[in-house]
Amino acid sequence: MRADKRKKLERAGWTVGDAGDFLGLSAEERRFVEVKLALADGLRRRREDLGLTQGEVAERLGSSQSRVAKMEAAHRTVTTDLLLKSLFRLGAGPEDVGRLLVPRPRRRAA
Amino acid sequence: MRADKRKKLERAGWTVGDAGDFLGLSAEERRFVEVKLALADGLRRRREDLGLTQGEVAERLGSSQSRVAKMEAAHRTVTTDLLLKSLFRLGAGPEDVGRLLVPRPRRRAA
DNA sequence: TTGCTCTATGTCGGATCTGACATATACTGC
DNA sequence: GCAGTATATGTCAGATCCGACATAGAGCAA
Repeated sequence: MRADKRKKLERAGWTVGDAGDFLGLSAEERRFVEVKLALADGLRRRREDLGLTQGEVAERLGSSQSRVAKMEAAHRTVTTDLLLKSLFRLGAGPEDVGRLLVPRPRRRAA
Repeated sequence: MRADKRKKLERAGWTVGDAGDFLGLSAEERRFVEVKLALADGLRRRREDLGLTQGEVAERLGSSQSRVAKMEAAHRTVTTDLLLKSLFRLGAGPEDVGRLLVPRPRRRAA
């Protein structure tokens, strides 16, 4: 697995010693984790595009800055339910979420 | 809203008196509920395509028949986390989930 | 350095979810 | 009618999550 992705997993609170340990996750667990990471990234990008701080987003969501930080980090105490609700509350639509899960095929990669 | 959809919501444990009450749900809550319904439908279709009973699926998921019934009904005690994990464990991929959320545009609707 | 802003991490009470079980309902074929 | 099978509903103890708060760290300007 790529190093940046493993780093993200570790930051998310997953215990991932090295690439080998990552194989301890079953295929479906990996897929699920990737979905969470994708939603978390989407949330962060959306916040940044809106030019908001985590605190401001927390206010909009009726939550706290610390929770928003954990959402963006795809921390293990954060569910996809929370990520989806948050994305929607920040104005995302189902298509946006779909794009996060299934990145559009590149139009002739460089 | 369509009657069959409202019926689904009621079966899912949501208190929905009539179409007017449904408007009590905010736009983002509606979007979230629709995501859940879509995932639940996807799970049921996948099970049926596999020719399995709820009990058999429960065994594969390490759960119980009653929980699977609630998953397929998008009951309020069922999270998208559970639905996603279940879909993945039944062999779905991210693209399958994406399709559930964002139905491909019809190729010339009849 | 100090001060300020933003983000990250740890913890906790109360709320919610999960699997399990019992039970109910629905639909067969007898 | 009665079995047998499949699905639905209600409840519960234990597990997990959520928002909140405190606090730590990173980055920047003066």
